Amino acid sequence: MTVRVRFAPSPTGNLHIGGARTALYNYIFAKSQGGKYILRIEDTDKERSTKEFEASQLDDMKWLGLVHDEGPGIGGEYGPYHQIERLDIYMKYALDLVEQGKAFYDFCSDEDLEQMSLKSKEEGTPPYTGKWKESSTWDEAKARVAAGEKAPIRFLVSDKDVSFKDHVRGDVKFPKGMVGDFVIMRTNGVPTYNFCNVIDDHLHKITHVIRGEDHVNNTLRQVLVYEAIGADMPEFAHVSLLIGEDRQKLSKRHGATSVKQYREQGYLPEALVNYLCLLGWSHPDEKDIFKIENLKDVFSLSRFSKSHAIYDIEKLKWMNGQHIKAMDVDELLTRTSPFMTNDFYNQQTDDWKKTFLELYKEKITLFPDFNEKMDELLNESVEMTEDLKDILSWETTPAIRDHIKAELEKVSSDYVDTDAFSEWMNFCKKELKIKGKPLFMGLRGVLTGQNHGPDLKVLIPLTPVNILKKRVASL
RNA sequence: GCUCCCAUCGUCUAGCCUGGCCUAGGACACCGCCUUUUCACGGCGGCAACAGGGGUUCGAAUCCCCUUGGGAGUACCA
Repeated sequence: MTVRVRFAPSPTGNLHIGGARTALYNYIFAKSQGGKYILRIEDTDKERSTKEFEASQLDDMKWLGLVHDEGPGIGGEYGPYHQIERLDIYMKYALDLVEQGKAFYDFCSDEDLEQMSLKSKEEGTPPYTGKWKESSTWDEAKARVAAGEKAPIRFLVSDKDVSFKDHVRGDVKFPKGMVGDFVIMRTNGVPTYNFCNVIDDHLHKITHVIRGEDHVNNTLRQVLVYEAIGADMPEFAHVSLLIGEDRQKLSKRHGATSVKQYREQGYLPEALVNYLCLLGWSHPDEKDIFKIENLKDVFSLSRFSKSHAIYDIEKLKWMNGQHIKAMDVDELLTRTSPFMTNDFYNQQTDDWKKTFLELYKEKITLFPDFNEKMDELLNESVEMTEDLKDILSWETTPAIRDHIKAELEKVSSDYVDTDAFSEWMNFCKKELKIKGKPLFMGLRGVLTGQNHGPDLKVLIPLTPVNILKKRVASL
């Protein structure tokens, strides 16, 4: 049997990193099993769902490289893949359950329901105790519906223990009587999550349901629905949740929680996905930097962690840096271009850009950091720091400065070429008899006003001569 | 409240199922040293954990129970 998994987001917001992680696990599992990864849009919450959010989530998933095999924009033999377009299917199943006496119309008022839930909490009575669950009322109920009255359909929960197997948690058991007769079809004819989710997973021939631990309790209800419609159950894997540093559910106050924010900040999708993957799952060889496409042969549902993971972006930043360092220049050139805001940079030749990117890629963690490095490179004025004063006070420095100043005046092109700069250094060594730290630090201080930075032999030929002149002049 | 789930360094985790190889391994962060003109990278080293208490056993991070702590659910949201 072919493995078929799905990610089923609600388009009620931007793609959350928690959702992205769930999508990722489904995606990798499908790939590792030679199966299919299906995307289904659960848009039954008409008030909160929007096409904009849907498009945004789709776009973010594409950015992450989590492209589905079936679903919106692609199609497939089990469509449609929007729940809002499948309403008649759910209604048919619901009506069927009503006919079989496994579900019933409920005419209780809101006040009745409120009292029931109050009583349930205080006295431990079942959550739903309305009379409409009694089969003796069903003829009347059906007659009222036939006469045009509207009513939600509730699932008649059987009074028995329920259990299911979970790849992460083992056997999960629920004692009987814990769940009330829940609504499966709202008054407006739209199904609720626990119902349509099951119908779709069944119809979409989903073999493995990988989702967040927050759905464990829902699975109880869903198991009942599977049984009622006579469907085979998929295998489950409820993955632990992501929480914030304060051990609370991840929310806005924990900083960036949507994929879009990371994308805008310049994080690499492969780094984000690498990090997210390792939050609750471990590589059998304890590898920490990898591309998810290389996980096909090693991914397994048995390596999920049962406990919650605290989301901490320090390691993500490190990973992002690692992925940048591993990138070759040509890729670096094309992929950084959307982030480079510096006009000067954008006017340079590709060779110049490549040299610049190579020079600084070891030092940054995020692409936009290159812009700050550009600012440093183009900084005309010299800030008189204590360190710089120190360098300038060395007895060797004035000679270096005078020589550099004179040489700079002779340069007619926009840049000093590498050979020329080497000659300057050689002159300082041979004629001025300066070498080692006084030479390099002296040069750096005079030419950049800094006491540290990247390799001078690359940096100086990259810096416009007029800027070098201004710096030297301001000393 | 009730139900379900979880518990190894500050953080992500390996080990747990199939007790001894664990004086508990790796990674991030932090500290030190080496390399380097400097910074970064890299290399080497250090700091740092089996929540607590009972069992079972010759032996427990690993199995069982309790306590404590944390999370999730408890909607005509998903």
